[in-house]
Order: sequence, then C-alpha cells, then structure tokens
Amino acid sequence: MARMKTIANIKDLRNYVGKEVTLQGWAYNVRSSGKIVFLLVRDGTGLCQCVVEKNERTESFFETVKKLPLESSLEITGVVRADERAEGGHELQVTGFKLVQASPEYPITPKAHGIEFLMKHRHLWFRSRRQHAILRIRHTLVDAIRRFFNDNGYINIDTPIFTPAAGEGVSTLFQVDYFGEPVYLAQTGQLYVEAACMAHGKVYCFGPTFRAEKSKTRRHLTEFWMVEPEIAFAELDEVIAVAEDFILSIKDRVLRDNRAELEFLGRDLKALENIQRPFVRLSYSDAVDLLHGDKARQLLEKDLNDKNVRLSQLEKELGTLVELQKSAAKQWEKDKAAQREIEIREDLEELREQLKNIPHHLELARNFEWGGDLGGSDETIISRLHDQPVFCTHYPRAVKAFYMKVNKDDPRLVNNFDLLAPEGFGEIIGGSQREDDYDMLLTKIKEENLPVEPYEWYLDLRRYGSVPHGGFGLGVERTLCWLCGLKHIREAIPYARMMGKIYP
RNA sequence: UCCCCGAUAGCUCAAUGGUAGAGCGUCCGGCUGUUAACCGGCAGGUUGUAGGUUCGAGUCCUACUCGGGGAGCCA
Repeated sequence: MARMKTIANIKDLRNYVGKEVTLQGWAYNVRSSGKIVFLLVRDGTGLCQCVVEKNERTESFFETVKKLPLESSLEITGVVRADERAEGGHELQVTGFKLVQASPEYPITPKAHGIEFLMKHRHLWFRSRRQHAILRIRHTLVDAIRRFFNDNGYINIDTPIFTPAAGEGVSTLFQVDYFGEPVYLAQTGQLYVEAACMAHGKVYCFGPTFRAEKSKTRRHLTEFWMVEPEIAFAELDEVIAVAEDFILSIKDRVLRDNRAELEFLGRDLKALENIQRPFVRLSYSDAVDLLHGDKARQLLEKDLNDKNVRLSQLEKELGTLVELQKSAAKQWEKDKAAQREIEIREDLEELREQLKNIPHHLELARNFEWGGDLGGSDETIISRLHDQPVFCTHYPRAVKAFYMKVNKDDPRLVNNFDLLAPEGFGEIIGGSQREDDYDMLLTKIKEENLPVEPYEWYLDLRRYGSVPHGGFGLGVERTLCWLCGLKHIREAIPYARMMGKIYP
C-alpha cells in the first residue's frame, strides 16, 4: 500500500489543485473550533492554511494538531484545493500528519512585541513574515548587484579585510591584533580595487566593511555591506552615468521579482515605479543655494505645520479611544482600542521628537556655510525637494578624501558625487573620479599629513600608465531601506552589528 | 561624547506616595470556516541594580547597568 508522497513547496500549490501533496514545514499559527482545526504552515516559500476536520481519517492526530505549539516542525499531507477564504487562495484538506519535533512554548507570538525583545530573538525573528520578506528582497538585491556588473564586463576582485594602519581616520576603524601587530578592519576596498582596475579595466569588490564610529541612529551599522565598482578611462560624468544605470537596474529587478514582498511590507510601489532617468544633477554650490533658499524654508515650515496638524489629530483620536475603552461592551473592542492607543502614543512621541528637531534643521540649513560637509538633515531637505534621486556633485576639496580628483576649472572642488535616494532616505552612494596625477596625489597625501610610505604601492598606479578613472561605493543596507521603505537599518541585515550590540 | 525617554508577569502595557492589575501567551474546559479567531476558568511578581528621603516607595532623590530615540560624527 506504500505510495510515493509528493513533496510540494507552498509557493507552487496552484499547480497541485485536486492532488495530494506533503508539505514540510513549521506551525505558524493554530486556530481551532471544536471539531475543525486551521493550522497555518510555513515552509520557507510561503504560508498555507491546512484544514483538519475531525473524522476517522484524522482521528489519530487531530488532538495533537489542535494543541500543537507554534513553530513545531512537521510534515503534513492533504489534498490541495482553491479556497477564497484561505490565505494565498489555496488550502490543504489534511489527510495525514507527522510531527517532527514538538516545540516548547515559542517566545514570539502573533501579538505585538518590543524591538529589544525582537532583536534579542533575531535568530527566531527571521521566521516572521516581515523579516522573511525583507531578507528575500535583500537576496534579490545582492544578486541584482552582481548581475549588473557581471553582465556589463566587470571583473569581481576581492579586497582584504585586514588592512595596515594607513593613518587615515584611525579612530573610526576597528583595531585587531595581527600576530602582535595592530591592524584594522577595512572600511573600504577602493584603493585595492583601483589597482585591479588598471589590470582589468572594469572591476568591482563586494564585501563587508567596518566603521567604529559611535553612532546610534537608524542609519548606522558598525558592519555593513558595500559594493565598489571602479572604471578605467572614465571621468566623473561617465561614473555618474554608470551609477544611474546601476540604480535603475537593481530597482527594476526588485520590483519585478519581489512585488509580493514589497506589497506585504506596505511599500508605495508607485514611488519606486516613478523612478526614471535622468536623475537630478545638482552641484554642491547649487545645493547650498537651495538650502539657503525659500523652497527649503517653505518645505520645513510646511512640514512643521503638517506635523502639528497630525499631532492634534492623533491627540483627538487618543481621547476618543480612552472613552471607547471605558464604554466598550466587548473585551476585544477594549483590547483593540488599547492596542491602537499604544500605537498612537508611539507615533506621538516620534512626532514630538521630529517637531523639536525641525527648527534646528531649519537653522542648520539657513546658516549652512559653503565649505562644510552636508549633514543628514541637509541631505534630507535636498532629497525631499526632488522626486527623483539626486546626484550631488563637486564638493569642496577640503572636506573630501585625498584620493579624489581636483576639479580642472575650480581647484577648490573635487570631481565627486553622492547619490541621495528619494523620499528622504538619504545617501546611498558616495563616489568620485580619482586623482590620477602623481604629483597632485603626492601633494594631497602630504597635505593631509599622511605618511607616504604606506601609499607607495598606491602611488605606483600613477607612475605606471596612469589613466583617468573613478568609481563609487553603494551601501547595501541603506539601499535596501530605501527599496523596502524601512525606517531602521537594523532590519536590513540578518545580524545587525551596532554600537554596543553583538548578540546573537 | 552630549541631550531626551524608558525598564512592573513569558510578551505588550496599566497602577494620586497608601492592598501590584489587564489583555495576550501557557495550562484546563467549550465551539465544524477560523483569518493576531472567539467564549469561560486556573496559575503566573524580590516592580533593572545599589543606596537615600518617608510612618509608608513601582511611584520622589542619587549613582550605576541595559534599552529606545535624537545630536555630533559618519556611509
């Protein structure tokens, strides 16, 4: 009587309607009603409602399923059928069940949890739908990044993570003991990839990178992933054109492959679909004018006004909720009101924080002096004044790294660019044309009081067949935040490493 | 490094300086179409740590630890 069982993935169930299949997965949720149990199973590819009715066929396991602890591992067999009432449109009429392992009580319930608790259970949080969706999109993003460069003639070059002390901003690097010698975790692969660029023409490196800055914000990680292409015989405009093609390519790929996930995350798909070439090109000097101008002021004043309106709306709703909780007859009505009240209080707190900061941001923008580096709030203003990504170019030489190419026409400037993602998501790319003139590079190394000796190999690249070249670095997590509409970067990487956080 | 907020049951949160509570989860019972199901019941606590004020501290004060948000700095 033994039959071969058909193992199916939940994402493929539509191909098995009317057939008996076996799912291998975990119990995501269980609801029961006397003689019928609805078991929501996840298998990594999707969720499927499995319906167990109490009858002779299910007798041996009905009670087990009914009392199944969440996240117990299992194999479940049944006939696939289409049903509007089921999540995903298909469900399983269960005929067989095998418990692989019964879980003890699972920490993460279908109810609300705080971020501290969830981050402590990051290893289990992966199983939740939102985190599952985000990491799937990350997978697509990483693949799209490699695809773009591989398909366009770039060679992948891995750069070292242990790097010698080069004197540059050592305080922001992690020091490691390397056989008794202090070395540092790389904060960029760029200098190394430039060398490979002179061998292969078009190259890129892609790996983790480390910053020891003591920043505790929603935009910072101490360990994050960066892809850094480098192109020979390219000046600034050409590098910018590549960055534009690249961003459009990865954006389209994620929209194509992960529409369902983006929708689940509540991402405004229109906002992504509307991203088209050409992106905005804005020089640093024009950006400074923009910050000083009426538009920036009006934006912040409108923001202030909108947020105040929102604040009073929420306060009003809060009042009615408190009344509702007193008057509601049903317990569940009270619970729902209580839950909403918590949400509103969180929103209110955030709004008040933002409102407190707006005058400060206004001040920063108005008093911004030509020559300084653009701050986070300045970038937000610039990006929100445009509906396409903004290339901000030609920063003052004094605030940028020594390897950036000095501008021919205005030696106060360098040929660099940052790309600001729309909707206020901020900087996702930093890039430049590199200084290819030996004498100028040496001058700049000395200007910054850097030791020359560790850079001899780098100077060699300008001694032997120097050519105009340039590239950029894209932060994977910040890009993912933009694509997914994430408020905090900690959700954009499987194991976030942040100041003071290393578990799990 | 600085500023603001927080820490109470496994989870999310209540509690004028005066007897520590609710919902969810667990456990027990009920329910054949549930969608964070629902309904009834039981159990569940050294209120982050150490001091202090007070007749009396979850609540006030001080320090510390941890967390959240922001500033600076950065990508």
